[in-house]
Amino acid sequence: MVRLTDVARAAGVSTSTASRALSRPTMVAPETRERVARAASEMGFRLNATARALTTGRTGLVGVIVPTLANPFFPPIVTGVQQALTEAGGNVLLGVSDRSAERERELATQLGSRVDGLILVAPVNADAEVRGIAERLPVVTVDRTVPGLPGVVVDTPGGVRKLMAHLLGLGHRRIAYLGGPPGSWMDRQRRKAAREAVAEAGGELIVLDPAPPQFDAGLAAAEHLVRREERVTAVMVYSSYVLLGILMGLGNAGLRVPEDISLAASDDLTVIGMTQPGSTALHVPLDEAGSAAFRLVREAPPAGGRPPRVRIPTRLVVRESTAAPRR
Amino acid sequence: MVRLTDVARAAGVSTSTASRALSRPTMVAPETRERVARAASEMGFRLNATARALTTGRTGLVGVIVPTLANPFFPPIVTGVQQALTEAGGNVLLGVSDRSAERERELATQLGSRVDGLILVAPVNADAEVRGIAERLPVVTVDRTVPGLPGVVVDTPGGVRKLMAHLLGLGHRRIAYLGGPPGSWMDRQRRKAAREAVAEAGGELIVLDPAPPQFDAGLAAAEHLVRREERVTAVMVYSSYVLLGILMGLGNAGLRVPEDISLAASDDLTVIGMTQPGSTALHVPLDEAGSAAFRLVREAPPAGGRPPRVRIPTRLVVRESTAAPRR
DNA sequence: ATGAAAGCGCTAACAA
DNA sequence: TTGTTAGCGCTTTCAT
Repeated sequence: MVRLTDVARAAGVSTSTASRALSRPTMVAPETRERVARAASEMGFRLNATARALTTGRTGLVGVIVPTLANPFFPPIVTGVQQALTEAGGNVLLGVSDRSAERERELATQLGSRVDGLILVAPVNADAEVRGIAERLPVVTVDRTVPGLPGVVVDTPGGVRKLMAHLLGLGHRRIAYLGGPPGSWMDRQRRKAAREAVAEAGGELIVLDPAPPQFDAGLAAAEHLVRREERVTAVMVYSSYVLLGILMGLGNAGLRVPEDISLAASDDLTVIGMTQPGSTALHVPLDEAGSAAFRLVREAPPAGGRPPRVRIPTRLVVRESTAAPRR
Repeated sequence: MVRLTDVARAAGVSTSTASRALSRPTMVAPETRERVARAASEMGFRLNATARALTTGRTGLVGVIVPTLANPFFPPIVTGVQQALTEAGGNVLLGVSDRSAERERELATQLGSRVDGLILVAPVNADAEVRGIAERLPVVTVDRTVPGLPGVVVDTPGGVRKLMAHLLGLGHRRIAYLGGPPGSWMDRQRRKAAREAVAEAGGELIVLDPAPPQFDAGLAAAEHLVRREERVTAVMVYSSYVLLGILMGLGNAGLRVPEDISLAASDDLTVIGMTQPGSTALHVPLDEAGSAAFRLVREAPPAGGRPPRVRIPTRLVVRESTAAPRR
């Protein structure tokens, strides 16, 4: 292995000069800098990141702990962090907790000593534990807020409002809402938003039983919709997986979208833009959530005051699955 | 920050004894070990991974470079590496190359000095460049082989053969094959496997134009299938996205699966198991590919001989979308 | 079984 | 602008 010392000797300068030439070029005479650079490249030298980290106290790494990578919600967040981090020359140290609180804590302590900050995505630990982690190093949460800590959340309730406004604007008054995941806090937020929006416009929101975010739940929901006495003219679904199932289920039952019924989803995580007809949905910029989180960890730790919070807005993308109701 | 020295002092031993007590417990008297452990936990001490890495020369990190996380093929591989690594107490340092050869090289050198080994997933650089990277540290490729380097590949051609055998066994003789991605090496391998399998059984393989791995390509393919003069009785599709599109397209056209036509896919990356009917497909154990890759990087660098290669078999999962043809 | 001492490769005062 | 000198926090001979 080629060390900085070797390069320095080859260039006929001291180690510190070589160090400066490589890490703080402006502090060194152009001619010297050039000589060091040449020696370094000739010898195939690379600064040892570990040694650097030890002296500077900064590793250039950010830890990202996610519950899983199997849910398409999470990879884009990681990608977002990585993108923002790349511009700063850093890298992502990844942890997958598998939704285990213990594993999450383990990962946090393991990664803790090798990163400059930690991004906890949808952490499963209790507030107190998460705050405990944050005592050792800068921590930012994503898709969840923890009192006292900086956080990034995606504004899906706001998105639901936009979606409802769109449907109401088209003339729909009887709108079904298929929420989920069953029992989740987010589900309640979204349902509340939907109910308010529809009530304000004098419409009626039919709240269906919440469903798991799966294709077959959509198939079942479609059957239910078809069988209902009082037809709704539009359906809003919280998951694009479920929407896909509904789309197929309605097709099997001979109902046409959007002629017979309008359909919209509150995320675009699946192939939803390419369905036939293309599905109206909220675009959820998860990569932005990731890069926002990075910016927050990088910032100086909040000096006791209110921790910064970032709310990522969603964007309504209208496609062919929504239209005015038939009269 | 609490250092090992602080713990040692609190426990009334030397730094080296404290170090041993924590890292090589058997080298220390049980009573001493206990005292150090107690002091450490009382003071909330954690060994500093960076300092450790500097002295031992091993970081406990493995770099994983993927083209993207947006394609569902890649996250499971990362998860597989992480799982295997977890048992060894290590972590994953992630890089996303965005399919840029230059970025991939940058990442490789950046990560190179902070990891014990590098796993390159579907690298885009030329063989020579990849080998160059491997001169500095252990490198394993996944989903591609590079002469001279250890590698892990998924045996999809073998899977295609299994799938074809299944269809032929059901009695199908006119089978359509919808391949892709257009022009890819893998596509040729799979097509070859399909053709051979069908030919051996005296059947006829109708090769459709290769399609991109997208939902709407499936819709288009469904239309084409419906319009064909000579109906095929079964279709094999290389991508589960495309299969989803076909399923919906056939449904729209009033064709029933599997009564009118059997359908099978050569991967199970999407919600394919939950469709209605459930779709016969190959299970592709990408997490196993990831953990196999980890085992290969961890092994001693191959001493000049043939580099180890691991071929991950796929598994045929028969569901309701395939049945005997109507006669 | 324990301690003293010498680094790992680099950066950062402090001088010159 | 450059060099000298201490470390960063830990592990590891080498003694004892």
